[in-house]
Amino acid sequence: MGRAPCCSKVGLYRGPWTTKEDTLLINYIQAHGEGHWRSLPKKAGLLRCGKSCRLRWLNYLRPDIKRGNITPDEDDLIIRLHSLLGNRWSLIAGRLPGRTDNEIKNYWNSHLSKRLMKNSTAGHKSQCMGGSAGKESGTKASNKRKQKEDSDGISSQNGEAAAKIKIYLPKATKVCPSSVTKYIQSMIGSSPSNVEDGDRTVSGLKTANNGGQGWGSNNEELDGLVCDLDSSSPNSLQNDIVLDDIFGEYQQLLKTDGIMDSFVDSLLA
DNA sequence: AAGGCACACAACCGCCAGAGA
DNA sequence: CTCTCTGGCGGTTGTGTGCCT
Repeated sequence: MGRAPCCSKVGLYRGPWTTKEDTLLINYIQAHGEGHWRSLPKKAGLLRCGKSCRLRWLNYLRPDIKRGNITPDEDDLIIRLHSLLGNRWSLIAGRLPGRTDNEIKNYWNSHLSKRLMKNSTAGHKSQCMGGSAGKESGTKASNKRKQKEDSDGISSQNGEAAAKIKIYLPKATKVCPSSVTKYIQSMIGSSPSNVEDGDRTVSGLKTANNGGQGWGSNNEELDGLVCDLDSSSPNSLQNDIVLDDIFGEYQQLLKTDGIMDSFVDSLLA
C-alpha cells in the first residue's frame, strides 16, 4: 500500500513463462550476463517485469539448477539447517548446490513442516517450526503419499544416511548478525528445540555423529550471536550454557574440517 | 464419470538493505 | 545527509495434477 510497484505492470505479461520467453531470457543472459534486471526485459525483448525475469532465471533457467527429488541427504541437511537458521531459505539454499531457496521453501512447506509437525505432536509441540506450518490433512490420498515418501527413504534415513552428507561452503551472503541472533535466540529460548524425527534427534547442531557435516555461517555472525545473547537475553544464564555448547561444537567442527579457512578464502577471493 | 479435495510448485508481492548520485 | 535505484529475501497466492468419493 502506498508503495510504488517495482515496475510498471501495464502491458506486461504475468503468469507462467512460455518456452519462447525462456529462450529469449537465456540467450540474453548468455550474451550479456546476469544483472541489470530492470533494463533486461526491454533489451531482451521480453514483456516481463525485471523481477520476474530474475526469479525465472534464478529459480528455473540457471544451468546449474539441480532438478528432481530432494535426496535423503539433502532432506536431512535442510532439517538441520532450518533448526539452526529458521526460515533463512537463501542461507540454507547456499549449502545445497543446485537447489534454490524457492525450491527448499516449497519443499519445507509441503513436506518437512508437516512431517515435523506430525512427529512433534506425537510427543510435545515443537516451537521451532517455520512460519507457515501448513494444514495437516488426514485424507487417504495424503496418507498414501506420505507412505510413498517413507518408502522412498525420505523420512527413514538414519545415522548412516546422515554420515554421507557432504559439507558445502556457504555462499558469501550478507547476513545481519542480529537477525540470525533473533532466530537462534527464539529457537534456543523456546524450550527444547530438538525435534524428534524418527529415530534421530534433529537439534541445533547435533552433528557430531555425521562426520562433522556443517552449516553455514561466519565468525561475525557468531560473535554477534554471543554478544547479543550475553547482553540481552532474559534467560541469559540458561541460554549461555546452551549456546556455549553449540558454539563449542561449531568451533570443533570448523577446526576439524578447516571449513573456516576455506570459507574465509572464498570470501576474500 | 464427475466433482471435490489436497498437494506440489511456479510465480507474484511487499519489504528491506546497500550502493551511488 | 537524503533520496533513488536496484537486487535480494521471505511470505503468500495461483494453478495444474492426481487421487478419492
